[in-house]
Amino acid sequence: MSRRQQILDTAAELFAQRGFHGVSVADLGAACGMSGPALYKHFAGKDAVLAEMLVSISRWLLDGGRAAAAAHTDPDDVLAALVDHHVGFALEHRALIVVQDRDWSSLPDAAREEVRTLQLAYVEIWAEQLCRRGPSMTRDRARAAAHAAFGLINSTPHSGLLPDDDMRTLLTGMALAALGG
Amino acid sequence: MSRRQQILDTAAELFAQRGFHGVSVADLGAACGMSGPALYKHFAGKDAVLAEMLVSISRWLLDGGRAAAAAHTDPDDVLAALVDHHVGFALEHRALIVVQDRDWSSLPDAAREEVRTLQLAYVEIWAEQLCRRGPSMTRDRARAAAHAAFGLINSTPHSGLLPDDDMRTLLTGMALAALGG
DNA sequence: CGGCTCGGTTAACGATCGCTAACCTTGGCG
DNA sequence: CGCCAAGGTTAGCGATCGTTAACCGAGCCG
Repeated sequence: MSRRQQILDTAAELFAQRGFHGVSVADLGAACGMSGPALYKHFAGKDAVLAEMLVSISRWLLDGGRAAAAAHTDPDDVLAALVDHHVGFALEHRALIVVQDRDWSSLPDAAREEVRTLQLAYVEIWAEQLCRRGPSMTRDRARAAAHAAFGLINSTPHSGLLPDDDMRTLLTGMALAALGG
Repeated sequence: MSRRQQILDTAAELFAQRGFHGVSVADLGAACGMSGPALYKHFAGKDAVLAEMLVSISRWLLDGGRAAAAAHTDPDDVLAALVDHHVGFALEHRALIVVQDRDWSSLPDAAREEVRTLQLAYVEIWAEQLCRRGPSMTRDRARAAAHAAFGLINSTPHSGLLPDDDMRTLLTGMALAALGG
């Protein structure tokens, strides 16, 4: 594993535990086995670590969403694939999920705008499928429902009680039920 | 409105936007119309503001949960009342909801322990009702399901698109469906 | 009136932060 | 060998933070 990746992984864990502002560069360096300013050999600054982290996961989420939408035609099938993809991500990257909606506001302006755009596009994929299932669903209601489903699925990190497999089936079932499948 | 309460309300809003560590005492004072250290005439410190905020909302949530459990006998009815109570709280105190699961870790030790205890008791109320509905639900699964429902309901602040009434019916319906009512 | 409390001010202290500078060591290579 | 780039180190700078200290005006009350 490259040093860059080690820093990103460690930072995700620390940021998830104590928040972006609650982790110093010295903390982060120490957790990586080096001390303090060595981090600047790999990143332009503390902000840049957060930015790379959040932009890349937003891109990954959106790409998976697009793939799910392209792989099926029936909106129910697309939604099932979307839930699957999102649940898998949340289980595999619990720390990133926490950081994403906690420290979003600490991003530098450019990165924050990029993340915002990516997330909006991702929400639109969900909302479109929800609207395709029937005319009773307005676009805003669909967007709000998508956010609610994200909240449900993203609750994973807050309850580490179940083995991953059980958690996956529980969350998938609850999310699909909530979305009225 | 007392000065204390004004500080608490303003702090909830600011903490929700920028995080506990992202708001300085000077910021908080300025937002209240005074400047900086005047805050110490009302609170022992910045920590104490966060502590009072989170302890009081945890207590309020738990009290409402207990009332809901005492008001009905059928577990489905209790769950409906719990969802109602939680949705109402989330809609009325969006900022507090954000702060609670973002800045929980910034609490001083004593307050963090108290909040943890209160929240655990609250989760148990939900979990017990879920278990009472059938033997197929293990206790850990019930706890995880409760957390997932919280995540769903607490997504409110992230999507301010719908009027409160529409949001309330949407979230209530989704939460009950997710819980398998 | 005299004094006390309450709620505010500004100044300043010590700690910590992100970041830069200067230096050192190691490995690959012409 | 000589050199350079990569990836570390420590020292230290400037800014900002939470907090305290010292002071002050308004209002209440004996």
